[in-house]
Amino acid sequence: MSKLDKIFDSVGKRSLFKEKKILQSNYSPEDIPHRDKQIEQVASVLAPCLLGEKTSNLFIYGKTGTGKTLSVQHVTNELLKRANEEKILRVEYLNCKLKKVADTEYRILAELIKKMGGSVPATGLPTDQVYLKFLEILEKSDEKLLILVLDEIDQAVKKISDEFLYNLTRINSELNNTQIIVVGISNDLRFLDMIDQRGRRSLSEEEIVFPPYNALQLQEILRMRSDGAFKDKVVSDGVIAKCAAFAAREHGDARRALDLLRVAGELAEREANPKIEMKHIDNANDKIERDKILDIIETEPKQFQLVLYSIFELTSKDDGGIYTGDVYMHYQELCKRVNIDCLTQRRVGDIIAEFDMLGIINARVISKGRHGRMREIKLAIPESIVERAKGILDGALEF
DNA sequence: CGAGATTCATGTGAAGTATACCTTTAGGCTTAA
DNA sequence: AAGCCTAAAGGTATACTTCACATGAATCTCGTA
Repeated sequence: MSKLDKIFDSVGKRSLFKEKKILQSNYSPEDIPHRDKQIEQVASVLAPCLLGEKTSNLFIYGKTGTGKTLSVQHVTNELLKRANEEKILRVEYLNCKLKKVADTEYRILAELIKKMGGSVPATGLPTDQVYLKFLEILEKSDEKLLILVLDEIDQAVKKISDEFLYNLTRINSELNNTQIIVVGISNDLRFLDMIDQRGRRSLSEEEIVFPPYNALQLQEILRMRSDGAFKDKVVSDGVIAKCAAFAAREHGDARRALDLLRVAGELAEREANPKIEMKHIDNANDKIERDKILDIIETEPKQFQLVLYSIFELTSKDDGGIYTGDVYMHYQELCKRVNIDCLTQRRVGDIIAEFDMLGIINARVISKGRHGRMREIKLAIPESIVERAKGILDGALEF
């Protein structure tokens, strides 16, 4: 038997998981604990769909990992089950945050059309043409109602404008056979302030707030899921408590807690440890954070990478705070070295703002009086990750 | 000494430009009756 | 004559640039105590 065979054979025996997918974030369990009230609310708002009536638009707030998406999916799935024979209902889910997929008005519509079975080119069409196409497809479809779930809608509105929401709700008046129900999901509780009166009136006819889970609730969730996901005696109570504590610190993010547990399991499995131990949780915490950031950095376009790289280098030199101007000068040198066209300072300023939004840096505008006004930039990621990130950028930029 | 004017370096908004891509249209070519 | 292909024309979204004005506290100015 070859070495590889041994490795392959041992995988099955050694595995700590029974059903790993239960811990994955897109898994939707039968029971959603501690969200009964919210689920009931969602359901009661959407229930008239079963009769083919257009219901109120729905607006859902809550921080990440508070079960918003899950609850909505749960309710819509049940609705679909009920409505199945009559084909009156259709549900489309779209995450507005996905870069390059759904972060502009045009792309959101294009993505919706694609999901409904049509196709639109990536560019070139006027936006109102795309609207028309969307209308057309809606009119052709058999279903009387379309429930449009727009996740992270605050991101979209921040980038586009609240016109978009208004347009969406206005579509209904131009439709004869079909009606749209918009379900907006927002992580930002201040989202309402951003949309104007007109959009507000038409969009948030109903609102539901999802509170964060507390540590006890998180524990219960983790316990339920881990029972199904892991084999017996892999996870101890202490481990679950620790996961919950970690996640509770992050404003009760259940998704985070589940990821933590899953990754910890993978780590333990990899070192052939039959139990998950405390250290695995710590390692998993690092790994998740690291992977998330590295993934962002890796997929960012070259110019963004260059800007980030110069921030890294300036930070490691550490001569007090670093400011937009410093970054831009350093960036220009880098451009020369790599032989890439330089962007203007205006644009680089915007790029820095985008990194701020992504949470990789903290940039706040300060005024140094006579010495002008600028952004003070600080890295928002731990030193260990910066080193890895620099490594990746070194490779990607081919110094 | 202190109120108000000045100043700096960039923030920020709006408008313009380049690029890549789309549809429409007209002309040229092929094909088949 | 009908059908098909191709290229040009006219149009758009997006990423970026250019232009112009806004900011806000350290610093300067100058009148006053």
